[in-house]
Amino acid sequence: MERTGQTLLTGAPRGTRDILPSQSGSWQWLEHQLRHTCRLYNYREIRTPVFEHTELFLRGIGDTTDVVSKEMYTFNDRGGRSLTLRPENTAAVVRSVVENRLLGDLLPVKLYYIGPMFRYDRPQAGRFRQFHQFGVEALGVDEPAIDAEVLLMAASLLDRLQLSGVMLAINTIGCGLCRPGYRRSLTCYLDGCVDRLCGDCRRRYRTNPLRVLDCKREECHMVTRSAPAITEQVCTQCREHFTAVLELLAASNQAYTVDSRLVRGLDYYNRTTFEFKFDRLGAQSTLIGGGRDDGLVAELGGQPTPAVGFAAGIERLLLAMEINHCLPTVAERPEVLVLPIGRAAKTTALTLAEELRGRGVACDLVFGERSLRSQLRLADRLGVYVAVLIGDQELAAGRVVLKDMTGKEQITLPAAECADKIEQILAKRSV
RNA sequence: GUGGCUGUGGUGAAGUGGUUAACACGACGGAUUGUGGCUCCGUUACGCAUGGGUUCGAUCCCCAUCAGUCACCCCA
Repeated sequence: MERTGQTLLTGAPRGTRDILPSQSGSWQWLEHQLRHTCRLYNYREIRTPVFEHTELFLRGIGDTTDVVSKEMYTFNDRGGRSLTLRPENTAAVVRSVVENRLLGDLLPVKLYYIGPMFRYDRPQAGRFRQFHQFGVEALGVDEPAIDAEVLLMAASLLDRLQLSGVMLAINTIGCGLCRPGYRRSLTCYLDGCVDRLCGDCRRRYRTNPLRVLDCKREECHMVTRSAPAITEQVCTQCREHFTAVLELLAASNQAYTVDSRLVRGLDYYNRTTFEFKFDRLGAQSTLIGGGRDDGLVAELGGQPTPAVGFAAGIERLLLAMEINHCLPTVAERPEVLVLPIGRAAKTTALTLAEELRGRGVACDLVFGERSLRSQLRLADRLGVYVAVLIGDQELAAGRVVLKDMTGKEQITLPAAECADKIEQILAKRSV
């Protein structure tokens, strides 16, 4: 219970991490790729609050799901409202769509989001308490083509990130009309072999028998191997929808595996469900997960509206790219460093740096009393192209020294011409 | 919520129940006074996660806590 002050002050909360300067470049790069893909597919960004009324998640995600029943950060604010840090963003997006009447004539409404989510889980490889998701939601269209487009978008995203070795597993879990029937027949089947199931499954085959299908334990796998497959038992409409989606994927040369065991843990899913998996990630191998959630809009008080979407884990994408050695290292560095030699040069150095920045040159200057040698070492470490040396001699003569850090040459010129010359040098570099 | 493994300086990482806790990298400073990337030299641990306990004495033994890690579970 008691934690030392030191731990409290110097340790980030469990399951959270700082994104340090050495890593933020990768994050920005990835975010750029995500946004660009959204642009290509005509998805527009929506930003919703990081906390919502707890009720939203209870209704939207389902109060019996693990996410809601044991993983939420819920608290009361000073006004007595029960609020919850969002564990995912689909419910909030739909809430906003309904609240702001975004569903007009122009359908589908295609939205994307990116930001932090919160789940009180035990931290593990690829799993954090604060993590980040990128996701899309297309609302208002029922036809299989939009399922396929969403799938293809996810695939092209992975492709853009050069993530090879990702497998797409797809399934249909039926709709509100046919799933209950399947559920019954599955329960019925499982009734006959409860004693062969693992402890967890014995418990949940009553509450949510579908979950037994994706249990990892061998004994359960054996039992469900000959269980009725949902793909065989969904209603005609669902079956046709599913085969249409598969045909569209095939027509686009998108590889996939139908996995009739694939089940999603959030209540709002129906019909098409899918996962993009990367097996070298460890236990948390799902990079992207999604599917249809046709009932959600109505559940949250809107007109019945079909919807499809997916969510991707940013940390997992980054982790996978690292494992795959395809994560670009983007280190931003200044182009120019100004070196004041001695106190007297400080003013001139600062003024010059400002002038360069005003011209759009990324520029830094050295602070503190450092020897010329150490200042040059600094310039070298920073990887700047040009160092500007300003010492007493230069000051007296109204000149500065420009040193090309990529070679050995240096020139002395009037301070007034310095900025022009630097622009020339940099322009030559970028050609 | 359950289980396994781990916890030494900015990082990687040796080490022993008993005076000054290796080494490497990094960082900082210097190698004749104003010049980098190589080289050389020097400096760099409120003392070995925190709190208890065992002991004449613990960083090394025991317990608890916290944290990290992996797996279960769950999911992105």
